[in-house]
Amino acid sequence: MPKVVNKKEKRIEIVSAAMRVFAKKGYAKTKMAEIAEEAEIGKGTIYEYFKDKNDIFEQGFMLMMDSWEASIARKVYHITDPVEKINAILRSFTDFFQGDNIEFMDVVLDFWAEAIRQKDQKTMKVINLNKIYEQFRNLIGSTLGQGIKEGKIKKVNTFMTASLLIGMLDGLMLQWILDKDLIDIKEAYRCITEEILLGIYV
Amino acid sequence: MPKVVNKKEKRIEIVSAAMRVFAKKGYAKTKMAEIAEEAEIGKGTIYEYFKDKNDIFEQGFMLMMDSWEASIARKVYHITDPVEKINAILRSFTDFFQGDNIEFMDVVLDFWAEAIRQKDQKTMKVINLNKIYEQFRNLIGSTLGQGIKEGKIKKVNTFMTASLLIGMLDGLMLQWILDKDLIDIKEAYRCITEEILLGIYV
Amino acid sequence: MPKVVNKKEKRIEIVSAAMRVFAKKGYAKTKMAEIAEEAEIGKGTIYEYFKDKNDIFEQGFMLMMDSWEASIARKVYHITDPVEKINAILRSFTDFFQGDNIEFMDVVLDFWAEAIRQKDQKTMKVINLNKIYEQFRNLIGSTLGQGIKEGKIKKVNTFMTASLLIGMLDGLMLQWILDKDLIDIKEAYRCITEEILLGIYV
Amino acid sequence: MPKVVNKKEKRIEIVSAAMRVFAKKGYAKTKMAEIAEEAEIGKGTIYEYFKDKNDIFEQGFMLMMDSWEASIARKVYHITDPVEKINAILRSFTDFFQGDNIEFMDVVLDFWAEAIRQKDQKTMKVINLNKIYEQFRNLIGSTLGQGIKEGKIKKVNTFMTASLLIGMLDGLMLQWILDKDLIDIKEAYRCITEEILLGIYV
DNA sequence: GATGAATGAGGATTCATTCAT
DNA sequence: AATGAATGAATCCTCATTCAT
Repeated sequence: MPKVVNKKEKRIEIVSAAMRVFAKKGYAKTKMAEIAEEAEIGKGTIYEYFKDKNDIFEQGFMLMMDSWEASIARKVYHITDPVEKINAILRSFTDFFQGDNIEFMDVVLDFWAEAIRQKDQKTMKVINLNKIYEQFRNLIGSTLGQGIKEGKIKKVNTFMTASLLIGMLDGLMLQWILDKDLIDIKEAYRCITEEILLGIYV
Repeated sequence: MPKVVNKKEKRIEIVSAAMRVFAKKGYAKTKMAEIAEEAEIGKGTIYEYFKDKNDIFEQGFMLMMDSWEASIARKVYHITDPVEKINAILRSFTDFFQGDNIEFMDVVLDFWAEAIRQKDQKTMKVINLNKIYEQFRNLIGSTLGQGIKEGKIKKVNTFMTASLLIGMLDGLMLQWILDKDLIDIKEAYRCITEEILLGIYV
Repeated sequence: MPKVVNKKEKRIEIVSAAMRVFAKKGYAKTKMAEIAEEAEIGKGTIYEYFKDKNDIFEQGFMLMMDSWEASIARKVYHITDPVEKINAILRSFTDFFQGDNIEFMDVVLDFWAEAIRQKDQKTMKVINLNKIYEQFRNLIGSTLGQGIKEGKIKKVNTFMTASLLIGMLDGLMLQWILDKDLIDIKEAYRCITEEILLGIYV
Repeated sequence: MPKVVNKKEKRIEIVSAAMRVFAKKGYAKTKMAEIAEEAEIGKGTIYEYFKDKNDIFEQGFMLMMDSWEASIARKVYHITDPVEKINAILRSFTDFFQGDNIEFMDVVLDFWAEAIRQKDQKTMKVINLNKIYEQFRNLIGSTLGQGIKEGKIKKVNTFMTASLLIGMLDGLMLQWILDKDLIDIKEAYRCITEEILLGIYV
């Protein structure tokens, strides 16, 4: 009987290796041979687990996003106070791109660039950034709405404020990727919650 | 007697054509032949004006950035009141990606993705995102600092606040690119200046 | 202005080169690089004239078949006597695979094998052997019918006899391809017309 | 105590499975994995019984040819009357490609195409079409010769007539493979023996 | 200056074959 | 004996770039 392998685990190993190379070289410039080398397997083996190069990319994206969303949901779903919940969400974001995912963050831009390009394509795309943003906007937006109802937050445009908060974190991440020493993520969190957000609190 | 051509003008025409294709297909998937077709010239002609494909990309980037920076500088250099100046800067940003540059914005992500990948490379790079961010951070940061000195702005971390403001605009742009109907840029400007920023005003 | 080439002529040159290699190696084992070398052009140049390897194959098939059919039609359409017409058709066949097409005949088997494989495929195929056989069967069959009407030929099954005559030539070709010295095509023609066919003459 | 396997039987099972796939896809486009699947065994198991892909092909060819020749020899060796013997040979041919071998006939072309390609190669080839044709030519040729001697057949060129008869059957088979409903093999046999061959009979 | 025909380096992908289990 | 996971040689095709006209 042939070697028994945990297909799912090996798939994840390959995706991880691929993401590391994508981060260094960018998706387009990454060669299958490099992914294979990084994963310490043969070129051909990749095709036992993935249809093609793009398949690795998409599965990597999904893996990261699922992990992200799950991580945030896990941390905030039980919080009832809106202000605290907003803070927890922001904290989850900032925590996320510091933790085990540091090496993945460099690839995010590639995902984004690719996702943006696919935004108008008819075919149901695995990478659907808009849907992801929608979820985050809804989470933050409804929390803001609740805060307004409870009189803890000013009557702001909840949709736009949610968009701006998400944008702020995305944009911050961008600068952080460029120079990880320049941007202090912890201080950023403090600055947002203790300075910027005061504007919307009653 | 050779045909008289305005080299500079034609160069810009080609860059513009290239940016249009980059926006649709992404840099890596754009073929020189497609740029030539879009510019209504022969493939070979491109090489009379540019060293290679990357050269077009870089010149496009610089063109866009120069235009952006100039546009912002032009609009704000004479403003003395810090709060007004901040508003004007923000206004310049939001104006910019609505104007004639709409078709270029889609390609910004490519620039970013590429720039981020080149961030650690030794070779002097034309595309130096960090330098660009630094300029904007300095402009906003020093304005904030002046506001603090004048007692119009709370004693916030000026560097981080500047970074966060820039990030907010970048991130907003990202969402706007994905769905231009969903994000109302004018409302975003209002929301930032009249709601969010109240948090930092005295 | 760039080099002016006769696209059509060059296409035929490449097809010819390809057929020569196909004849030697077989379609499947022929590498694009070998075709390029035989045609004394670069690999990439082939793709300026053909979509892919199969495209060369199909165009070669059509070219040969068109030339074949035209050559036969040209030689027999004006003949009114049925017996003479049958002879002329047979003669055209035997002449054909001796003339300039000698080098192509080795490829015919590949065409056939491929055509047979595609016989059940839904997609309208360029290579449609049945249609080709039908034309030859009709030509010979109707001539036989005319001969019967004129009392010059026995009341044979015209369709089957036509099929058998065509088959005889195909099968002869097969043996001739295997050993060109063993099979004397001229003698074969004589043997068919002066010995075998006497069976069907009144 | 290892599993007892009838090596020979399993070999034939695999060859049969392979032939079925060859018939559908052609030799070159048939994957070992497909043969394994058709034979309901593992890919690796094939290599317990065959050296490589080509080995299966050759063994399939030999199997078919041996069966063919044996079948013909068995049916005709005892017949003494030359005309009857010719008829019996023809009958054996037409019977053969209707019987259990229907599914194998589609692959014959591949054998032929491959055999033709190997015709000039120095290496002793298992697939030697010329030798096979020679046997059939000799069988039919000598029978014709005997018929001439016995005054039952005209003084035809026996070698060529044999070649033409074999060719007729080959060519007929080709058309039959393309459209099995169009060509009625029984009628073909009748047409050859009762109409065409009259030409050579005294 | 302008062009597009020609090129070939480069890279994704396939698949026969091996071999550890 | 049987297997299928792993492999990498082999090959098609792409496309940036060159250069003769």
